[in-house]
Amino acid sequence: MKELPRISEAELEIMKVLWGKAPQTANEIIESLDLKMDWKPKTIRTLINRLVQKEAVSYHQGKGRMYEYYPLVSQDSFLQVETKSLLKRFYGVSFKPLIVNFLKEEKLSSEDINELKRILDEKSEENQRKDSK
Amino acid sequence: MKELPRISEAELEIMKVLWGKAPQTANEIIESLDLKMDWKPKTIRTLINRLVQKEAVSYHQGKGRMYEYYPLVSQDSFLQVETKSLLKRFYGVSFKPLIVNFLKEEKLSSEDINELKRILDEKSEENQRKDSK
DNA sequence: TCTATTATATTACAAATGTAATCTTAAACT
DNA sequence: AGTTTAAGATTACATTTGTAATATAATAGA
Repeated sequence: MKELPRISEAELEIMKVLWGKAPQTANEIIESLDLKMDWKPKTIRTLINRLVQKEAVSYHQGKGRMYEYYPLVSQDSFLQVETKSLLKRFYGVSFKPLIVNFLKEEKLSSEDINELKRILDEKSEENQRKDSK
Repeated sequence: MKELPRISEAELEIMKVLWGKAPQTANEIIESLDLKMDWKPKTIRTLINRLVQKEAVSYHQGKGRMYEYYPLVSQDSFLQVETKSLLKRFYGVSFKPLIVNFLKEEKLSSEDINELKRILDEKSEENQRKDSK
């Protein structure tokens, strides 16, 4: 397994754009971020290049001179890495308040809530199985 | 409200020590981290000083020449800030997989699970109230 | 009192990050 | 064909972070 590259805050914005749709040219990425990020186009190109160097993103020549970029790191694996890294950072800090905070902040649909409860039930069962052994 | 200072990964280790017990002298902090962190004492002192500059930590003179350091930022407010910042980073990324990841990673006691379910129930009710309006 | 310790303060330096500008080169227009 | 445009490559520069070492000053010991 290859280590996932470390993706900085600013670089993450590029990744999110590419996770939403890929491949995209630099100009398309720039346009996507235009309203949101108040970055100069050159800045965005720098970030894209850094992601290429880090092998989080790659590209191929599209039609004409322009490159089309696509993500090499999936959103899913990134989420997993970040989750673990956050847990590691907070190791030794009680975990529950963290989750509680999350749940409080976030707007969740009824379906989401049900799924989360289902997961908790599974955890619950796991606990019991272990207790009774 | 004062903005909370940004606390780096390494600095966080110092904070965790001080959240566990305060005040502590630099030497006590160094000793606490001795096994855990493979850092030179000078490194730890640098980190402490940076936290003082950032006003995340302060100190007063203890008995003798040594300072006693204590946190100015509570673990609670830090957790809240980090939670929000993570959510902001992931804004636009679906939220549920994040929580699901957390729940899967973590070992939770039965009491924890019950509390989380209670919170979910509350959210559920909130949703209903809104729907019926 | 002079000297050795040692806490604290100051300085160091490379890598990562945020934020671009300039340079080069190839394509498009005249 | 010569010139303008504009991708992409290279370079820039300040700040933050990781990881200390050196300098200073005050205390403790001889």
